[in-house]
Amino acid sequence: MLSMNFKQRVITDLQAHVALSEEQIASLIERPKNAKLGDYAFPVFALAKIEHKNPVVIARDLAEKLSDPAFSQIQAVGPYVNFLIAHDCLVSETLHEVLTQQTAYGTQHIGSGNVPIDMSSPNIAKPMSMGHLRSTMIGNAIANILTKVGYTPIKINYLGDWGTQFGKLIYAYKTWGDEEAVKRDPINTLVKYYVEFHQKAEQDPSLDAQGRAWFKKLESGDKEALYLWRWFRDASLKEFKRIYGELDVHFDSITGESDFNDKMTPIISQLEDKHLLKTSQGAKIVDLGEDQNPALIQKSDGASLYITRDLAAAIYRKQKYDFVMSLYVVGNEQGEHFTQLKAVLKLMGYDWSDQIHHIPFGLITSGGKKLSTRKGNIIMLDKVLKDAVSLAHEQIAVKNPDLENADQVAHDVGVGAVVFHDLKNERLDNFDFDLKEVVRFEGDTGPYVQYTNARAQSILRKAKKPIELTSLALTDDAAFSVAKDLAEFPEIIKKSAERFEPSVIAKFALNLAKKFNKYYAKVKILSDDDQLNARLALVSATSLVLTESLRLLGVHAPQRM
RNA sequence: GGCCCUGUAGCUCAGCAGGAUAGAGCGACUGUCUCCUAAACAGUAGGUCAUCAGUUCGAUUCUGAUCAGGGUCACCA
Repeated sequence: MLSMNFKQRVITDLQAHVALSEEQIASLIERPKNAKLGDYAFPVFALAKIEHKNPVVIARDLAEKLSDPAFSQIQAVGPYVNFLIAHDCLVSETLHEVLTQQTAYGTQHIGSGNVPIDMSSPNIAKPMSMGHLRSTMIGNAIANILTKVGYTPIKINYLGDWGTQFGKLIYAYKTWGDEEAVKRDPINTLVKYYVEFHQKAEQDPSLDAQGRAWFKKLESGDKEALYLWRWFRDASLKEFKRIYGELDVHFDSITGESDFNDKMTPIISQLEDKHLLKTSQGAKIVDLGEDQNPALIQKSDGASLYITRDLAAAIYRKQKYDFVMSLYVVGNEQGEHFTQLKAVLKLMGYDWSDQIHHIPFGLITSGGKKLSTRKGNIIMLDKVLKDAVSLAHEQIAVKNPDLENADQVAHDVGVGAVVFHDLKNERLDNFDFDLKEVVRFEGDTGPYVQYTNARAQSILRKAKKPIELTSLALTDDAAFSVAKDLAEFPEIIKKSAERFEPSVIAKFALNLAKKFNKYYAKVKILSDDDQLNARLALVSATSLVLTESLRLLGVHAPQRM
């Protein structure tokens, strides 16, 4: 019985002849860039150092000693020993594995325990932007990936529903707002007031004081302030839920900063008991040492701040979930907030502060400029999604006019394009928003992967026969390169889980799709010969892994498109 | 100025727990639908991997400086 893991076989083969530990060998083995050279390579430079011999000679001698039926060739090329996997062997084993495990393929155990993920967290009375999409979809993907490797993620939407901004908004509404307009289109109207407030505040700085005063009232339970705040909050939430529906993202917990309002006093007295608070310019701070800015805990007027509420929330989460990790999918520009949060928690004596991880992501700009709600410079997620879906509709009308449930498919493809675009690059990369780029359907895009899967599904429909799990061997290069990618899937999941990096999976899916499309173009799959079953197995396994990859990213995989 | 991110093809980005000729996509140019969905495939063109040092047998990958871009630095979140 051949092992599924060819790399492990290389290690075992080498161990018998080489004076290095298993770990050392494992870390030296690499994948040659040029697939013709081999599937695994062992560079012998490390041995050359120990044995003081010419690496080329060492490689040659070593290659002669090795033999293993799983490899069609073990050959020395310069200072490398190259292992070429027997094509039929890898293809049949991989297909067998994937088709046996089905969607469980790639599932593994890396860890376990609760992992709250702070994600999305839009601010009420403001429209969701492309930045919220990042937080939402990266968090959602990380949750899916962590589940696949054994953890229990808890998706928390921690609404920005508290803070001076609501004082400003209440003031703006009371001063020049119109009830009917707010009722008609709550978010857009409210955000308009908010933008106007900041415009006017530039002329008349006394407005800021008014805003702060109203927030102070809100925090001390003023009836009118609370009434307006609740109204704004409920209206916003309704709109957010609609968008989460479009994205098919669901939360385990929706809380807001306001829920921690009553925990502010305990936090501050706790800090006081531990003698961590200092008064500086009338405000209360925690001194974090010379090389760090102090954390501002309480404003001079006594009102709370972002970090105060986050401290309370962090402690609450530890108590409630007893987490093994606590993640915050929040923009990179808030990095300092999280270093402060962790530092304060540590000073408070909570050693679990090390379990808190900020998962930062890059900034989205527009025309090279930072987006700012205050300045009215925003890209509304809702509009981007609508544009994407209607473009998908146009594509369908051209490419596949007879498609059934075109509405559903247009939705899956349009939203899929936007989401995939957001996830395919490394989290930390900044990008300038370009609608044309975001809703592209060709090239390295989500729809390309979806299309590839739809093609595979189409073949399986036409084949009209069940796939047998015997005689799955294929030898041609195109099939082999598809199978090699399929075999890599578990490692890809592991890598993306360890790095909290969905883009690893997105890139994998693109590569697999590319290889499959090559195969598709080169090989007539549905010809009736003795390898038909094996080819269909390859198609089925590919579709399975593509669908699973997209699922992990939070993207739907339509059967036809 | 301090701290954090980033600098690879015209554009958007891969690669990088050091290794064999640096890869995609877009854009440009050329081909391929009587053949399983051409949202695809094949090909051409395009690079002193920001610069300079250091560590090493070997650096796009590690370290340090420099330059450039972005973020952030007390009453916003």
